[in-house]
Amino acid sequence: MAPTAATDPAPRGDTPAPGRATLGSVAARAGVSPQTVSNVLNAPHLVRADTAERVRAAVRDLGYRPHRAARQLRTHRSHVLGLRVEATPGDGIFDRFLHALTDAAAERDYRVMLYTARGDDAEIAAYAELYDRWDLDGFVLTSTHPGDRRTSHLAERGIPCVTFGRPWDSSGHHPWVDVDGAAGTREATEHLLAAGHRRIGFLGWPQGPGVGDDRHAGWTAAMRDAGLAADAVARSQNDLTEGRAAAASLLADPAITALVCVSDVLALSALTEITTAGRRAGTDVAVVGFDDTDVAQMVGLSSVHQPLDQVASACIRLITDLLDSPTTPDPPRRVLLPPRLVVRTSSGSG
Amino acid sequence: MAPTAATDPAPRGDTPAPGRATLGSVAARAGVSPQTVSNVLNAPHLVRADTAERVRAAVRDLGYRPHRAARQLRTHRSHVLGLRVEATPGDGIFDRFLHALTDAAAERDYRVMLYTARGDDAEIAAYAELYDRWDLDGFVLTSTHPGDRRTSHLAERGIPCVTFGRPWDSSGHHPWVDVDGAAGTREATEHLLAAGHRRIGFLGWPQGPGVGDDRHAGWTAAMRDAGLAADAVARSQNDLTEGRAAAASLLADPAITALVCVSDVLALSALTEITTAGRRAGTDVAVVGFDDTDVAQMVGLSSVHQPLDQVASACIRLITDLLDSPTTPDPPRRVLLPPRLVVRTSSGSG
DNA sequence: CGGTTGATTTGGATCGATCCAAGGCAGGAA
DNA sequence: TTCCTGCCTTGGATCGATCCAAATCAACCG
Repeated sequence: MAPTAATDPAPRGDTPAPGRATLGSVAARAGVSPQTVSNVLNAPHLVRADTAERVRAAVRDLGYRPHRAARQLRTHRSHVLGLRVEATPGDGIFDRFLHALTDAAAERDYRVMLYTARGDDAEIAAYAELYDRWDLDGFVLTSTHPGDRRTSHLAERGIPCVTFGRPWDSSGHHPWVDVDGAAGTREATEHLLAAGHRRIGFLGWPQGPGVGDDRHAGWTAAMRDAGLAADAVARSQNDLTEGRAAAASLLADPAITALVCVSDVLALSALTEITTAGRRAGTDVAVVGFDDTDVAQMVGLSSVHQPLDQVASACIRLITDLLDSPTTPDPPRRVLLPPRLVVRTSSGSG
Repeated sequence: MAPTAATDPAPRGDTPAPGRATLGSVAARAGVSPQTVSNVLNAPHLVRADTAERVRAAVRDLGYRPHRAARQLRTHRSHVLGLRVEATPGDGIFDRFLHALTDAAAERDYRVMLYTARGDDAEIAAYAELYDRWDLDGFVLTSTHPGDRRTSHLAERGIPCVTFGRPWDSSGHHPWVDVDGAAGTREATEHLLAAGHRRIGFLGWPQGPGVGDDRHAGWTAAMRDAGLAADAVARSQNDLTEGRAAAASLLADPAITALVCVSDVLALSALTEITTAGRRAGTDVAVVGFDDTDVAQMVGLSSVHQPLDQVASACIRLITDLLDSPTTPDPPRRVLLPPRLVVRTSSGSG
C-alpha cells in the first residue's frame, strides 16, 4: 500500500515530484541521512561497508539518479562542454568528429552542448554568456587558424579549453590535439613514389601559414628525400570550378602522372578534370586526396584519413584532466596524431 | 605555499565567486530585494516603471546573467533539448540540420545537447538518464522509420518530443515536421518531362514503407499524370557499387533518357555508370538526385533540396510551444514542408 | 478621517545536491 | 571507570534562483 502517503492513497504530486527519487528519499528508504547517501556515491571510503551496501540497494530500488543541476549549483561544475557548429560546409568530417567527441565525453560523464556564431568575434562574444549563464565547464574549439584570438581570450578569462588544431602562431598556452598533416601528405607522396611515379604534382590551397602549408610541406619533404624536384604546384580555393582550372594547369605537363591534393574537394576536381580530358583517373593519372570524406569512399578516391576517434578522445582526456585535476600548473599538453593513407582505385589499386 | 591563504591579495576563489553577479548583488546595488529583481526579469508588469529602470541599470552595471542551474532547480525546466548524433554516415545533411536547429533553439533561449546511442533500444534506454539526471526538457528525434518505438516510449513517460520525419505507422501522437518527399520527386519528374523526356526511370531504395516509398510515389504520380508508364524502376541500397549495377539495369533500355533518384548517392552512382558507359550525363541522360548534399553541389548534380532551416525552426517552434504552453490538450501539430528542386548541369541546364 | 482596494515590494521556504563542522560510537590507554 | 582517538554518521548552512503568502504603500471612497 501507500509507501509514503499519510492518509491519501492517491499520489498527491505535492512537493516531492511524483516519480523522481532524490537523495532524501533514498536516505529515508535506507534509514540513513542524505549526507551518508551522498558519501556512498562520492566518497565511499568514508562509509562502513554494510551501510554502503544498504544505501546502494535503496538507490537501485528507487532508480535514483543524482540531479545534475543541484550538484552544479553547489560545486560550480556542470560537466558540460561547449562546441561550436559552423555554418560553412567545411571538411565534411565534422559530424564524424562530433559523434566521436560526444561518445568520448559521455565515457567520462561529460556532455556536449552546441552553439553557433558568425565568425570568431561573435564566438568570443558568446563565451561569457555560455560560461556564466549556462555554466559550461569549458570549450572544445575546432578550426584553429593563424591570428586566432579565441584561445588567448579564453585564457585571459581563465576559461578552460582544448583545441582540435594546433595554435598556428607563437601563442597558445593551452592543450591541443592535432593531426600531422605533413606526415599525411608525405605518406601519400611516398605511396605514389613506390608505385613508380616520378613527377608528382601538388594541388594545394592558396599559400599561407596553417593547415595548407603544413600539408604542402609533407609533399615537398617526400619529393626532396627522393631526390626529385618539388616544383609542380598549383593552388586553388576549396572549390570545384577553381580546382579544375588549377588541376588543368598541372596536367598540362604530360610528365605529371600523379597528384597529391590538399583536400578531397580538390582531389575530386582533379578527378573530374582528368576524366573530362579523356584520361583515366587511377590509370593514367593517380590522385590522392585528404580527409577521407564520404565522397572519397564513394568515388574510390585514395585519401589521407584523420583518426577522429583518437582526436576526440584525446581532446576529452586533455580537457577533463584539466578540469578534474586539483590545480594544474603543468605546461599545457599537446597531442599530434599521425593520419593514415587509405588506398583506393584513384591511385592505382584497382 | 598555502593556496587558500587569507592574507594573499590574489583572487581567493572563496565562496562568492569573484566576478559573478547574482540576484542578490544586483538587488543590493539597486536597493531592492532579490525578489524584485527577479520580477523585473520575469514579470515586469508587477514592478513600477522607475524601480524596474533602476534594477535594469544595476543589471547592466554588474553584467548580471541569471544562472540557469539555479533557475532549473526551482522551475524544473532546463531549456535544454536532446539530440542524437548518429554513427552512420547518413544523408550528409545532418550537420546542416544541426546548425539550423542550434540556431533556431538559441533564438528561443534553448540549447541543444548531444547524445549517442547504438540503435533505438540503446536510445530508449538513454532517455531516462538524460531526462532525470540531466533534466532535459525534451527531445528532437530524427530518422523516424516504420516500427519506430521511440516516440511511443517517450509518450508513455510523458516526455515531450518532436520528430523530424513523420510517424510511418499509425501511431504517433506527437508533433512532427517533415519534408514532402513525394512532392520533391514529383517536381523532379515534372522538370524532366518539361525538358522533353518521355521515358524516365526511377532509381530507388528497396521497397518498404517510409521515406523510400514516399519518394517513389511522387515519381509514379507524375508519370501517371502525364499519361506515361511508371514501370522503369530499379532498386538498390544506398551504396555506390550496388547503385551502379541498378543504374546499369535501367540504362540497358536505350529509350530511357532520364533518371529520378531517391538519393544523391544513388544519383552519383548513376552518373558514374553513365560516364563509364561512354554516355554523357546531362546531355545523353539526365539525372536528378535527392537531398542536395555538398557532393551534389560539387559535381553539378540537380537535386531536390530539403528546407532544413524551416524544418529546424518548425521543430523548435513545435516543441517549445508544447513546453511553454501552460497545458496543451490540443491535438499534436504537424508540419509538412515542400522541398525545392535545384537544377544543375546533370539535368541539362548546362 | 478610518477603511478598503489594488498596486508594489518583501520574507521565508524551497528546489536537490554538497560543503563544513559537530555529534555518536567503538576500542584502547591511563 | 574515564578519557582519548579514530571511524562513521548526522545537522545545518549554502549554492542562486523562484514559489507563495504576507506586508507595505498609495490612492480612493463614503
